[in-house]
Amino acid sequence: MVTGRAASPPTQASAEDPIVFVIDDDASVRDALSNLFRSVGLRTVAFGSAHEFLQHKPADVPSCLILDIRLPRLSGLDFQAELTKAGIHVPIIFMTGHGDIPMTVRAMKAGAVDFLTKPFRDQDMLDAVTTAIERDRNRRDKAKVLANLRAAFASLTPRERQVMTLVTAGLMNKQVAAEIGVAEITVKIHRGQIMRKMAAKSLPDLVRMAEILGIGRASGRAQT
Amino acid sequence: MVTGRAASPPTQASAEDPIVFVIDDDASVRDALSNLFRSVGLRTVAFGSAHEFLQHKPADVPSCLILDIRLPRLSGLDFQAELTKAGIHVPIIFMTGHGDIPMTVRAMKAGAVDFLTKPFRDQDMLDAVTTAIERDRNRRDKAKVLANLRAAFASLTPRERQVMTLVTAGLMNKQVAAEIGVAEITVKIHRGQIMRKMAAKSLPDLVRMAEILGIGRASGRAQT
DNA sequence: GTTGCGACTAAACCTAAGTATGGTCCTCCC
DNA sequence: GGGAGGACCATACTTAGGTTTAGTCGCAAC
Repeated sequence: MVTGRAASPPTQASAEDPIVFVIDDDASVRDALSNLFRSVGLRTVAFGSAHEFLQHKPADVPSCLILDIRLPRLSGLDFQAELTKAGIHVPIIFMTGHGDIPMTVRAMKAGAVDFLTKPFRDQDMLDAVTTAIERDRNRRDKAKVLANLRAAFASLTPRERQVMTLVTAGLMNKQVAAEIGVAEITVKIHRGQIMRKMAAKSLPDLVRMAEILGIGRASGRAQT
Repeated sequence: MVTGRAASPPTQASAEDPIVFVIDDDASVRDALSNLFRSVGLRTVAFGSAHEFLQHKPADVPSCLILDIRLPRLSGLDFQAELTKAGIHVPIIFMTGHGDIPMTVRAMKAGAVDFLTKPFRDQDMLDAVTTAIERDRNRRDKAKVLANLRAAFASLTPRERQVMTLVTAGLMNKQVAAEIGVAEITVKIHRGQIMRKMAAKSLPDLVRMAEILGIGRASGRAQT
């Protein structure tokens, strides 16, 4: 396992610096890539197999994965599927010496960032990594927001969740009250509680949260 | 140019039936594909060149395009780029006899649905077409909604657009009034007008429209 | 030169939303 | 058996949202 970092300014590795993971059974490839990434100031961690990568604790920073299609035990494509199934959505850049088109299509369909044929130009790899990191940064930001919203939504009581659904669907308090069979004042109280628990500053704010949470489409009951 | 359709029930071509466009300079390929699609009840229109396709009036139904990478004058890849640049976003399925991986990657990155190597199995082509049509149906639905919203938004006066931005951002009438330097009653009047013109049934409704229109992010002024 | 429209405002009025305060009823848990 | 918490409701009150009517001002098109 090789770890590299830019030496130019003696900065210590920040928690927000992205990491590039490399998996290849050929040590010379690992070293070459590590050197390449180090030369542009990217933290790099290399592994000889998919198994080793999985042992490593998942990094909590934007990252991407450079993978050879032909891995020792598991094929790169299958590994990609495994990761997806396991809910690990790190962007993947494939390398291959003798890949074919169906492989490429499968990888790209499954969300790969790029598929480089060896030998490739350093710049192509760096471009792909830049894209991949940016994509991961985006994905992580969205996931963070979503997780926070889900936690807040989970802190609501069942009744509050129901009221939130109806209110964000555009119903007036009295309509919500009629719908669920309670007094209007009760809806108002629930509503105030919802705004506090969700930390919504305004109704539009709450509506946007509901949108992100996908409320009123698949869950609960559909309103007309 | 070959046009086919399922003969089983003597149904006439409905405006909502999807169309498969085929572009290939080899007549036998065109015929084979037309027969294949006709056998499953898909309307098909085939062309010998990209130029002929462009002469044809764009169909106003869900559709997709089957394209050979190696086209007479223009390469399939370049043609894909042309279409994208021209704002034509029909899903493309590529076929190739001797394609390579960089071509495949480029096509997939540019949004191609699939990239089939000849000879391919009929079922693979049909699956790709199904996916492509479904994707186009989705895209068209979204585009339609967006176009309607944009038209409604364009019917607003500049002031109304400004008020809509601030209101959907969560500001109260009095805050909007202070922000733009008018009386609160004026904001209320604008607001009522906005609801009518946008055909919004409720504030949450209007907020969702603003979200789709991307209001409050890139356009106008950013609120704090 | 007047007609139309966008922007603005006031007064009067009504409905909707939101916030206490205070209290009942029930259930689950220690 | 005594909390704790969820759901419910009433009264009273304040603020926010929204309409109608009626009118001023400026500008551009006919």
